[in-house]
Amino acid sequence: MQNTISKRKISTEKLAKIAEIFQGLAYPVRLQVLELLEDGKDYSVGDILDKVQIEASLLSHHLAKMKNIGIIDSYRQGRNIYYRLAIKEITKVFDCIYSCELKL
Amino acid sequence: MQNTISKRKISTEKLAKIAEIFQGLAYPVRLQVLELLEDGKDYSVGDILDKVQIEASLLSHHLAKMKNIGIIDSYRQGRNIYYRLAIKEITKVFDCIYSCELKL
DNA sequence: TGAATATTTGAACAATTGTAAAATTATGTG
DNA sequence: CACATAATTTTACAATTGTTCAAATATTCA
Repeated sequence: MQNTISKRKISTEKLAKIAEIFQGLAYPVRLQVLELLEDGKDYSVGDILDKVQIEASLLSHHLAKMKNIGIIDSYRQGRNIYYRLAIKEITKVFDCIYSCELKL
Repeated sequence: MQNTISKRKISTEKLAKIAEIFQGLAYPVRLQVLELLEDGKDYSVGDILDKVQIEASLLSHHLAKMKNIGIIDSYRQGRNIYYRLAIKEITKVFDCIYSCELKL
């Protein structure tokens, strides 16, 4: 196991998928949503709106994008639609960013 | 130190900065460039071009964007311009993504 | 000086994202 | 059950960002 030079050679498809995930996370409001969802609970759009300062319509677009990418997931219950994390591992990325955030 | 509920409450500015970094990483070709640069060495645009399959001009735009964000850094030597990592910690994010990539 | 090499810049077109208003789905009430 | 209200999404257009291609800049070498 060599240390200094770690040529990973990630496949083209993986790189595309990873880039897509990053794209999916690349907005402050989406990070806020993930901060909320990472406790594993489900939150309605209204719940989320209480935490973030943006218009309902724009939030809906952001949620739809994250859902398409596969980061989150949703279901309807009554007149509410609930969202939850679809990729649990995503919080690891977040942990990582958080642990080195002071240097950013 | 509570475990199940980890409300980090990252500041708005940090969230913006993190989102910007993610945005800076959200392209397959940029990830390829980072894969190359993470050994800590400096690479000329020509060196990078040998590794990635895109047009010089487009690569230049991508490099400029990453440089503006502060992810990479450059200097000229003769007719070449060399790029290198500006945020060493960025490879941690990459490590993290890599370690959980199988599940993505 | 001028040809060749390395890289960036700028402008035009394409794609993506944001905004605001209208549409959809579900519930509750007289 | 028709209607008002609430929750969320959809649509259409404006604004921003990415891509391509041609031209420009900087450096070296003959």
